[in-house]
Amino acid sequence: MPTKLPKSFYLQTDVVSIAKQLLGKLLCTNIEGQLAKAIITETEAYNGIIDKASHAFGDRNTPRTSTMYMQGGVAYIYLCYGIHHLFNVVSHHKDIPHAVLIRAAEPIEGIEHMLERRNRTKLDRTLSAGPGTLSQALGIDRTLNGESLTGKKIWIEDAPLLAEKDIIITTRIGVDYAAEDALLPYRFYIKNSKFVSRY
DNA sequence: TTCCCGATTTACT
DNA sequence: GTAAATCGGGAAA
Repeated sequence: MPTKLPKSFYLQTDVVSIAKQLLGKLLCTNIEGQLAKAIITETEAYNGIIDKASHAFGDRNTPRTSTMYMQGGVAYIYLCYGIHHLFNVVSHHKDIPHAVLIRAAEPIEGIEHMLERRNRTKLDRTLSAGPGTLSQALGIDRTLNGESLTGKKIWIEDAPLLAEKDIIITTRIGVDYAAEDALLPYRFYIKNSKFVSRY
C-alpha cells in the first residue's frame, strides 16, 4: 500500500536534495473524479531568493510568487507563455520561497484520462514528458495553485529512493536569463527513462 | 496604463 | 530549424 508523503517531507530545507528525492515518486491527482498517477521522472530545483532563475529571486514576493512563500507542502502553479500551466512543489518553511518544478512523469494509472485530456490515442512520451504537457495530462491548472499536497485533489505517494547511478544531474532548461545560475546542476532525471523532456 | 517577455509546445518551412 | 500561439506578471512611466 503506497503512502502519501507527509507534510514533514516538504519542510526539508535543502530544495536541491528534495528535487532529487522526488524522482521515482508518484504524482497523483483526483480531478473531477478522475484518478491519475504518474512516476516523476524529471525535476528542477529553484533555490529561493538567491537563485536568479527563480521567480522569487531578490525576494520578489508578489501576488503570483506569494504561493512560494507559503509553508512547504503546497502546489505552486503558474501560467507560462499564456498557454501552459507549470506545476511546482513548494518546500521549506513559511516565508522561504523554495520550489521544485516537476518537468516530466511516466503515466501508470488513469492513463485513459490523460489520453483524453491531451487528445491522444496512445501512450508515448508526448503525453507527459514536459512541464506543460504533464500538467495537462494530470488535469492540473491554476485553480490548484496553493492547494495542499497532503489533500485529496493532488498529492505525492512515496517510493524507494533511486540509486545515485540511476540519476542524471545536469543544468536547468529554459533559464538562460539567469546568467551564471543557469549553469547550476539543479536538474535531475531518471537515467534511461523515455519520459524526459530533453536529453 | 503601457510595454516587454516568459521555468513551453506544436506546427510549419 | 524557425515561428506562432496567447495572456498575465512585473517593471517602468
